[in-house]
Amino acid sequence: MGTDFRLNVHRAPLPQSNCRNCGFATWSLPAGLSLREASQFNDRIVHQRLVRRDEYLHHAGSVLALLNVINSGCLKTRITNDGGHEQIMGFSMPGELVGMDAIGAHRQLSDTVALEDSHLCGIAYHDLEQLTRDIPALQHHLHRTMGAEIARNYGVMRLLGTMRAEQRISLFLLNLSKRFAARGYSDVHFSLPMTRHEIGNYLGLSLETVSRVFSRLDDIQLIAINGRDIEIRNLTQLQQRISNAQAPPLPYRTKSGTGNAGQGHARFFGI
Amino acid sequence: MGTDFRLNVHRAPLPQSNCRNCGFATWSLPAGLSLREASQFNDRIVHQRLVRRDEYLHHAGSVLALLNVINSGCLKTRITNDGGHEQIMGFSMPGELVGMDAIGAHRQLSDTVALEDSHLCGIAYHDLEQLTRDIPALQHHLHRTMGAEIARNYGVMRLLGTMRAEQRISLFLLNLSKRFAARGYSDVHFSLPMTRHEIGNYLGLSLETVSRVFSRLDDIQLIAINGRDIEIRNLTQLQQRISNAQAPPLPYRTKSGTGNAGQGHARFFGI
DNA sequence: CGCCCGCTTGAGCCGCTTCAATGCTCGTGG
DNA sequence: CCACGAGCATTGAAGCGGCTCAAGCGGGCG
Repeated sequence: MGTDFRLNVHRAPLPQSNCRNCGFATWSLPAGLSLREASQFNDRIVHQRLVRRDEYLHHAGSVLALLNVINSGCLKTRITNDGGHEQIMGFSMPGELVGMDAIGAHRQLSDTVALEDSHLCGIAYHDLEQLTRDIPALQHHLHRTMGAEIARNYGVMRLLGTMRAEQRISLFLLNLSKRFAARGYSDVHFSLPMTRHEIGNYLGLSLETVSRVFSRLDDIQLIAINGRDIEIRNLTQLQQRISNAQAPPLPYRTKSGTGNAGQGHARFFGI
Repeated sequence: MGTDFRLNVHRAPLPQSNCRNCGFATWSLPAGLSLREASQFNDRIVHQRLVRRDEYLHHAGSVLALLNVINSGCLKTRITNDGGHEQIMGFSMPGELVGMDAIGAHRQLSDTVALEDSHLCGIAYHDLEQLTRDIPALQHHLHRTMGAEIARNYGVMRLLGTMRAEQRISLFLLNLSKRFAARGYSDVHFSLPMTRHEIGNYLGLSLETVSRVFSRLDDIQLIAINGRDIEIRNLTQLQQRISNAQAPPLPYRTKSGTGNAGQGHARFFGI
């Protein structure tokens, strides 16, 4: 129970550098760099920084210095407005690039905070820009990464703009599932690195709604949840629920149960 | 209506350069290119394509060929999910780059449709990538532009995640105001290029809510609106309303008016 | 002219938030 | 060792903000 991201041991100790499991190795893998290029790239990387739980990787407003990649751990990216109201823009996992929101104005737009002790590697943005000029494959990959971030944003915007609470949460869970799977972990059984409050904030919902939807999804056997520990018991049905905009929303458990979820075979079994 | 893919006639034999008001000139201005670089860049630009109202610049799923810049007109970028439900991701105005969402996967994520007859110039993404290697200032500027898009996305996510209807619409109007001003038009008097339905879709609201909020903002003299024609009568107060999360929502006009907007000096003058 | 589309406005409803109470777990210190 | 408090999670009850459904209006265009 609790957070138990472990050090990433699923990646082979590539002879990439002195830094074992350097997240940049993962990140740059799809770029297909030559050995020479990889070493050139590697020379500029600042290896291993530890950011402890609740500590900041950087604050909103700070000047863009390094782009970071996560080696292990998990971070959240968050914006706080004048009124002190927060909005979490995303959660980052190992192998993902952090800090791209600063590229536009050369200042961080957002606070980035570790959800658990996290190791990162960094590269000076200036260096990276220079490298990309010498290494077309790297340039292309950086563009792809930034493009992918834009694509991710579009997904969140669609989620926030059109989806009901249940769909948002189902989509969120499936997204986590995929990302865990991509890192060699189980796609159906994992531990949530963030609180209900953080999930709700990210999804534009109150923490109570998150909790309630989890409970309902548990009731209808799509998931089994216990605190942070979650098991997805029916991936495909969970997926189906996302596009089902017309599907009646989950019946919240009330004194007098008011019918089932309308999915036919997905109904209450308990009281 | 219906699909109206047209032949790609944008490589029309228009005079390849000396395109008056080429949007790329505007776009690349901040890059500070030398004359030589500017001409090098200009050589690759495909000048002048016309996209008529309701026609597509490109469809979701199509392969990334050109990045476009708007010379004149206005476009919307939109995603349609499996269920046929749409979400507008943004509106684009002259001088803005269109199509960056395709850079991640080399396919357009979104449909891009003209709100009015629009002229565009394009550059093959491949060419642009190549150019940026030779022209550091251009590379830097492309990165900035993509970073700015990410920043814009964050703004929309915050809007959709945390703001009330009135705040969303106020922010939307102020955003339009700034963009018109930046193009030499009045920042307080302009014509909305899109329908209520499109505004609502973009902001995660129903068209009725958009219409109602417009009416209420009109009632309290912050704006004067008549169809698409809008005048902002108090920019600063409109701005203040955005951060005021606690401000009671607009009192919808009902048979028995139920008090004022709580802003103190922003109250009804009518019945 | 008549139709369709965009816009406004009303009325009622519902999904989610808010407020509130309770339980659980874990870390800290007596 | 256990008492205690803080933070997280669950659940209930009530209210409300925005959606849906519905009707009517005006203007542009075939």
